[in-house]
Amino acid sequence: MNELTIARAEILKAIAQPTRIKIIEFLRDGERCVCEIFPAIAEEQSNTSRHLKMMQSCGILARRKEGLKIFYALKHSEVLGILELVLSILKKEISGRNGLLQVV
Amino acid sequence: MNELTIARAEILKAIAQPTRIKIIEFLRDGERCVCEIFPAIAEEQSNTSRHLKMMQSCGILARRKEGLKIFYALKHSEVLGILELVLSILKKEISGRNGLLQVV
DNA sequence: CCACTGTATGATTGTATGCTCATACAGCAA
DNA sequence: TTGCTGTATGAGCATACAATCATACAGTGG
Repeated sequence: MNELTIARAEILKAIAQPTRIKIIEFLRDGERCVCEIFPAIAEEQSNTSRHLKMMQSCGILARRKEGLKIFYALKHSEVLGILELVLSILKKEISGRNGLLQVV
Repeated sequence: MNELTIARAEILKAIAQPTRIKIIEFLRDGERCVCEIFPAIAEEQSNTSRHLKMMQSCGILARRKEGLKIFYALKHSEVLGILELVLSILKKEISGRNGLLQVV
């Protein structure tokens, strides 16, 4: 199996999960502390921590320490671009299905 | 949990898998028959069939029947755009790590 | 030192995923 | 009809994932 293909799947998998998408959306406006992130997305601290670690080790999040607090931020704006493209697929799909519904 | 967030994760999950990425790449130039796809990506017929079905029910592949043969095609060019963005993340990550290596 | 806050991690559980093998099914041809 | 080709699917298995709870760890302040 092609290494590059596996690496691409890894990056995409790191985005393809609801909790992680919520994190990414919350980080859209810039760096945030863990203690801000998990209440904002309404997930447990431990669960949030694991997702953050996962995305950081995949290279899509940056991590910065400041005393007790840990700040995470998006490293690549492409991640937001990917979510945009997904949204536009969804929009087309939904309108396509509406079309079908009208026919039926 | 937000419905839209789950839907976005679903679409991304449908792409975030090596075998499915190979299929998508193979369909880049247009519609192909199953009997062309599975030898091209070097996977079993049954496995390929499942992945094709999965992507079709997610709405990212179109399916057309012609006699015995079934043809699949990409429905949204955004899918290729997503793969492009992932590639550019990977390129930046790899060069970043090379940079680190040079420092160390 | 101790207590406290913020973050990470071990253990566990239930569920989902990807693959393989065998088999079923659909459509054509003899 | 029978046989053949192309595709889909059921069963089983091994592995991966996400979530939770409890606990550990790091850093600060008293």
